[in-house]
Amino acid sequence: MTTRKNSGSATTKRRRASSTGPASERRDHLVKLAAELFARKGFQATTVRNIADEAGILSGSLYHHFDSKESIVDEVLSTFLDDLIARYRTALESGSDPRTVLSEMVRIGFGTLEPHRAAITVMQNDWNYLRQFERFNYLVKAEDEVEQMWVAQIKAGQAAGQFRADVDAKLTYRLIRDTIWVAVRWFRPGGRLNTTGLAEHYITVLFDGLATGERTSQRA
Amino acid sequence: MTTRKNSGSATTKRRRASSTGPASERRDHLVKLAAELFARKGFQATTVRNIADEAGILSGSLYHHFDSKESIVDEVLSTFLDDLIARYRTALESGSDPRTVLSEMVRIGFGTLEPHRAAITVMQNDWNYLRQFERFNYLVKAEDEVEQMWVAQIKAGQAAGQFRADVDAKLTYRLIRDTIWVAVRWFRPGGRLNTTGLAEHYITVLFDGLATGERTSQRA
Amino acid sequence: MTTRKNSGSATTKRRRASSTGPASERRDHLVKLAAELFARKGFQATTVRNIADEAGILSGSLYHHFDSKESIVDEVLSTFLDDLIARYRTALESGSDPRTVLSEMVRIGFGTLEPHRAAITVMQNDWNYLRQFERFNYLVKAEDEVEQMWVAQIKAGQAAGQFRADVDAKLTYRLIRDTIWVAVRWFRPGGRLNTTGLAEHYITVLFDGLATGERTSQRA
Amino acid sequence: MTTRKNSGSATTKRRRASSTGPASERRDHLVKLAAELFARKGFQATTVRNIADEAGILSGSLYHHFDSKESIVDEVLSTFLDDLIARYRTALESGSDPRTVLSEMVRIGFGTLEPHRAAITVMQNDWNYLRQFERFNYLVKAEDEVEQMWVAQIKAGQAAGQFRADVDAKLTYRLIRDTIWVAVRWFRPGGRLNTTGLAEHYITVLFDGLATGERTSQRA
DNA sequence: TATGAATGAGTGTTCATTCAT
DNA sequence: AATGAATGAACACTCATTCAT
Repeated sequence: MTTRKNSGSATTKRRRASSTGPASERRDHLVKLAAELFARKGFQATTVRNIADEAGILSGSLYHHFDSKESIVDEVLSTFLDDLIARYRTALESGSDPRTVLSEMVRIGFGTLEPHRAAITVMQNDWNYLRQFERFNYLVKAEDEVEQMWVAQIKAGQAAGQFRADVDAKLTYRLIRDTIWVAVRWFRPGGRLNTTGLAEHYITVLFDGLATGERTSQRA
Repeated sequence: MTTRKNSGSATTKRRRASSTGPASERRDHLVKLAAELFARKGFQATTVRNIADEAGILSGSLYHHFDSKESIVDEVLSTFLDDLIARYRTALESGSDPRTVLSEMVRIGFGTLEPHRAAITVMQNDWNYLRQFERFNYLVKAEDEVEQMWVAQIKAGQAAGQFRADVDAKLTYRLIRDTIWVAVRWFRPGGRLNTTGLAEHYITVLFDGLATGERTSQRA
Repeated sequence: MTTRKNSGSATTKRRRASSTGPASERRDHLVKLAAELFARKGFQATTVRNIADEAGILSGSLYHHFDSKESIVDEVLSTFLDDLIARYRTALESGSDPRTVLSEMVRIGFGTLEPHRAAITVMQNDWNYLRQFERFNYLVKAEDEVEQMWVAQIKAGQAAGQFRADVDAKLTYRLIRDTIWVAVRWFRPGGRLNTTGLAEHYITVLFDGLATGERTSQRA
Repeated sequence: MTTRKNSGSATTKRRRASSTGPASERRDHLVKLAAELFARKGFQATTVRNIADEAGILSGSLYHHFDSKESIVDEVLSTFLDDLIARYRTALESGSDPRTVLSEMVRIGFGTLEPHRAAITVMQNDWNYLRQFERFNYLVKAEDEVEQMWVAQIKAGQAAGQFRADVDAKLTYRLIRDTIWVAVRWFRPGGRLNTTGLAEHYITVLFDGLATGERTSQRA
């Protein structure tokens, strides 16, 4: 499944169809510039003039490539989601045990932090605003699809005795998901830890807990 | 410490000074209405007319109570932060062992999800935009103060042998913090779990991990 | 029937409801200025800045009184139609014979040329454009209502032997209607004929024909 | 006389001179497409992109055939006027009596409704806008020339005792002219009456009047 | 002939804010 | 405290037109 349809790899086709013109280098460049601005200032606070200025053209000229400001951010977000879901799917298809798959999914999540930093930032900050537009309904669908993937692995791990059975699978997924994505707010490449280190750190705490020694906590 | 100064309980004084009129019931009511709108639609997407409509007055009339749209959101956010920090401080002053204090801080965090839902939502969604204004610099200071509190407890726990020593205290704080606040996006009162249940669930996973049986993960 | 509802004299109420504010002198003045510009330059070629300039305010200030450019022209047109239909109804209710009533209706039509010159001009020139917007559907309904009035009189006159029976009532109505309204294009007050003279001239030709002496034409 | 000069048949020459390329089939096809769009949506509301889309090319490519949007509508209108005036001239040169000639002119007018529907529609709806451009001054001249033809015939008919003397020739011309052209708004081929029937119907009412029996109307 | 990218001026509209009443 | 009118700057978007390829 892609982020927009429930079959095939039609996303690219659809993207081309939904916008003014076919994918081009110029177009991709503009999307990249826009994504950076959206991430830095927020979608609403970024004006089409900001984007055009950055590209060295007039604001009206942007409409030769896109038919609206929304179609630009659409391209930013769907490109990210298409990539993410494709990676998740690969991990799922490895046939490994649930704990291994889940670890890999955590690594994939943190691994997108750098290449898709702008898109993830936009999704964190502007999703609440963007979701009110019909055209972004596909984002909800993509989100649901991802949730299915995670929850299935957690439940499989519980069934296999790898994960404790007294936690809620869906709730646990949400806590994991949010923890990963929201890191985009403070993670900066070049710091003490790279995203790989981040992922391993999180996997440690997630699976084995912060506490030392014997298990002492009991669920209510 | 308050959210805005590093001594005393000057927040209220500051609020009165920075705004048009003294705190009043009418004023508090307006802040509440505005907070709901900011949370639902986002700060930028909420117009002063929206707020005025909700209150049954004309938009210009709002300026008898507040001197700008920003001063309204300021009041929303600082009220929340003042309350939060006061609660944290109480937990710290209990003199309990680090693990107990940390548990309590997690409970406090999840505990604000309901009474301060709107404010937390605004902080999650609009912080990236609001931080560009000088007047919100105090939010960064408050954030730093909170970080100090958490990191100190984590390190104390590591020193006392309660927490594993191979995790980064600051990084761990961030992961915990994000996990708590971002829950505001999907947590709805009246669901399967209340915030107390949510907190206990998280404390379980946080301290003891998701995995069953022997510790198997090793930090790189 | 009014131009917008099929009962009562609710037009005024509806007009107030459909626009930003209640009718006011300021508002009426602005409508009048706009009507003149629409008539002179056409609806599309008249910018809201043109209207605002004429009123000595900024273009954005117009939106304190109206919620769109279309709502301004809406008010122009509906005011005219309400007045026209009210007058027609009075003529119909006189209970006179068809020929007398029809004469009166012709006089009413030409009689609106001066007081409603701008509105009629807009209707002639911009109707083709405006009708594509849903909000102007009521104009079609008003048009239909008027057609009913005319056609009924023509048919009554034919039944009574006052009008020749070998002409099509609906077609005849249209020819009459067009002849009257289109005169707005060239009629200028202060010329050789006033609208009363125009009406009498037309009534003469309409009823008795252009030819002298015996009837010679035969319908095919 | 042509529509643009007062001697010779220079219209074609002028068209070629004023435009980018010589008359060609491709060009004529584009003019026809444009005329339909102008008629349906209005000149201003029709974009050059609309026209290009209809032709399956890009908007910029239109400028290989025409040097402006106005030159396209110019060609639409002048083609119509050239044809109309040529037909009128033929009728005038028949040497028949005024009433016969006038009847023929009415038939010619209605007869253009079908073949020149688009051009007539544009002239009715957009003339008010187009006349503000210098380049369309020739339309006024053509209009004057046509008026001369009609008024001369009406006056001749009055002098010959065929038409009643108590009507104003110029005014009568205008009423006739408008009645014919404005019919383009509602006339649809394939309806109850074709344009021939329409013409005969109008001639009947025009010459003999709507009333039965004795003349009763008196001019004021 | 046509494309594809861009221009530049303009369009209707929005909105936080001001201020006399 | 509130109204009603207005400001002024900005906004997303449109469109006829140009031009190198």
